[in-house]
This record gives sequence, structure tokens and C-alpha cells, in this order.
Amino acid sequence: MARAALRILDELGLPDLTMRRLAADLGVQPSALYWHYPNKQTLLAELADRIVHRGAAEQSTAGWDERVRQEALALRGALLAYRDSAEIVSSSLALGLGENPAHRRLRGAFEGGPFDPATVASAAATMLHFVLGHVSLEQQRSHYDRLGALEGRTVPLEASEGDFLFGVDTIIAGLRQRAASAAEALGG
Amino acid sequence: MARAALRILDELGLPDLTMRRLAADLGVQPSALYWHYPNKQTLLAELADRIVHRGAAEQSTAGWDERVRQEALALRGALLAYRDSAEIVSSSLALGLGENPAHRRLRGAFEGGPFDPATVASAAATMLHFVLGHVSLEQQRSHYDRLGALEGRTVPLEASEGDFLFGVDTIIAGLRQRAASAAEALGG
DNA sequence: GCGTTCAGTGAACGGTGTTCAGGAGGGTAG
DNA sequence: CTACCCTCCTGAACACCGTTCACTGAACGC
Repeated sequence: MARAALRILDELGLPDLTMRRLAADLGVQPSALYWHYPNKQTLLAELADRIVHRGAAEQSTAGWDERVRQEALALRGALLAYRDSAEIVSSSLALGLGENPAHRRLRGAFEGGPFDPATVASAAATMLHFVLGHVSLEQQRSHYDRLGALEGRTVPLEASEGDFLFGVDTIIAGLRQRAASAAEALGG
Repeated sequence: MARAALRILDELGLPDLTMRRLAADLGVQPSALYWHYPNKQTLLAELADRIVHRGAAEQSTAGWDERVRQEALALRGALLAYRDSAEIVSSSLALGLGENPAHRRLRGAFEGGPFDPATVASAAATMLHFVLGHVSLEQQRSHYDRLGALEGRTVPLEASEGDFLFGVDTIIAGLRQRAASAAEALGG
């Protein structure tokens, strides 16, 4: 059932992912869905989980900065695999923050670095906000693009990826510097 | 009319900001609104403009990093002044990117620093994504909070502001370091 | 007086998420 | 064989939503 929802999401987009449409695809009345999920938001939350879950970076022995970079790229990849996924993940984020798989994996990557737990959480949140914000905008733009608005030049995907890497690397650089000055204050 | 919409937004929240509700508040039939705006999205875009417009940081002669910090804080302040504003601004962002006032002001702050135009645009986008992502999550959480979910401990606003400053300062630190290494490569 | 433009009415259209009484169908205990 | 329960689904409704469209007054220049 979540499978069918993901297929609709990918082919038609979030606005067309309605309970009625999903029910029709399953050959069932819309009310039948409410036996499995209490409401649409819960269904979307499960979709968000599945989308993020698929995007695990392979285990790596690299330094924390490279691991964070890989994790951010993997997350973006997972999000770009489904249409409008960033919006769904963002929406579902508020309820379960702290137990969100994306946040958890980013924390895992940061834990390999010289940060105290509070910093790890904040750093992961910062990176997560950036990634979701970036991909969200990217997907929204392609949505309006599909709709015929944005008549002018479309931003090429390549430029978008460059922007993404710029942001990720900037945040990582900031954290590296933060770690360095913290070490200096401690050791000096 | 946008005034009335902003009042509804603030008192009832985005889900209750319906064309019917707005029309009722104005003592008018819903269809009357469509003489002034072609559709709801256009109305929301104007609200986004007004919200962001109100949050201008005072002119400052400080360095680029301090100016960026002030601008980010001002933007967050403007967003927090209206309920669900971050979501509205994000939605309206995709259509008019490049001419968005928030993005423009952030660019203005970065232009005081040692960055080429492409870097300025990317840096402003990075900061904007972070700010919108952070505030969006913050507001979504308080929305669910109002609804009675999140039965457990609510994240205090102070912690949220700390997280926000952490992110802003980290991004600024990353950019500072980027500028330094670029200067070194150039001068050395 | 006449035509035009502004601003709004009132009813409808097609869609949405969600609820609720009820009904098949299977398993299991008496 | 009967009676019951549990699972899953039906069919019809409810209360909304954004949007469209023919029509109606009021105000204004010619």
C-alpha cells in the first residue's frame, strides 16, 4: 500500500497523491484506507521514512568531514529519487524530531569528529535544514517548471548540484574551524 | 485585504486561512476575492513579500560577517512575527527566485565581503535555505504543539534560538575560511 | 441617456479528507 | 451446526475547499 503510494507520488506528484486516487489504484474504496492508517499524515510519515531509509551512504572509514559530505549527498540522492519528497520529509520531521532517520545518520557521521554531543546535534540539524531547504526548493521549482510557469530560463541541474556542494562544503568548513578553535582554547 | 489575510494567518494559522474565511472577515462573497487576485497562490505570494519586507535589519557599517549575521537574525525575527510564515515564504520562493527580497538582502550583505558574484549568490542561497528550514521546522513544531501532539517535553524557544545562532555562525565561519584560503591562493 | 469599467453577488462544479453503520468472510469455541 | 469475534472492506454521507460564471448595481465620462 505504501508501495502504491510511492508510485503515485513519483508519477503524478504530491498534489495528485489523494486518498481517493490511492484507493482507486488499489481497487478499493477510499474509506478502506482508514482501517490501515488513522489519517493521511500518518501515511505520508511512513512514506518519508521509506524515502529516507533508502538513501544510506555506504559505510566508510574516512574522516568525519568526508563522511558528513557523503551522508549529505546520499540524503540528497534519496530525496531526488522521488518527486516532492523533500516537502513530505520536512512535514513529517516536526513530529518525530530526534528519532528521524536522516537526523540520526547525520549525527552518526558527526560523532566521528571532535564534537561534544550538543554540538553534534546542532551540527546535524544545521546540515539537515540546509539539505531539506535546498532540495525542497529544487523540487518545487521543477514542479512549477512542469506546470509551464517559469517561462524563462530553467536553472540547469548541474548548477543546482554545484550550489548544493557549495553549501555542504561551507558548513563543513565552518565546523572544522569551530573544532580547531575549540581545540586551541583547550590545548593552549 | 492583505491586511485582513495577515490577521487571520496570525490568529488562526495557515490551514484556516481559506478564501471563504477571508471573504467572511471582509463581509464579502468568496468569489469577490478573485477580482483582486487571480488565485490563492498569488495572494500568498503578496503576504510573503509583506512579511519579509517588514524584517529589514538597520543599516550597518560593520564587516560583512556581522552584517550577514544581523540580516539572518532580522529575517528570522520577521518570520517569527507571523504564524506559519516560513512555509508561505518558502512556497513563494520557487516562483520568483532571484527577485526574492530576502535573497536580495542577504546578497547585499555578502557583497560587502571578498566574494565574487557567483559565490555571493551561492552563499546567500545557503544561508536562506538554512534560515527558512530552521524557522519552518520551528513553526511546524509549535503548530503540532498547539494541536496537542508532542505530548512530551517541548523544545524551549531559547534552545531553538541557540541552534539557530549555531547554524548561522557556522555558515559564516565556513565562508570566512573559504575567503581566507581563496586570498591565500591568490596572494601566495 | 448610453456605454464602459469597477466591484460584488449567488449559485454552482468538481474536488478534498474523513466518518460511520453495516456487511461479507474466515477462524474458533461451545 | 451454531454463535461469536475479528479483520477488512463497502457505500453513503458530511463538511469543507478553490474556483468559475452569468448576472447585477453603482459610478463616471461623453
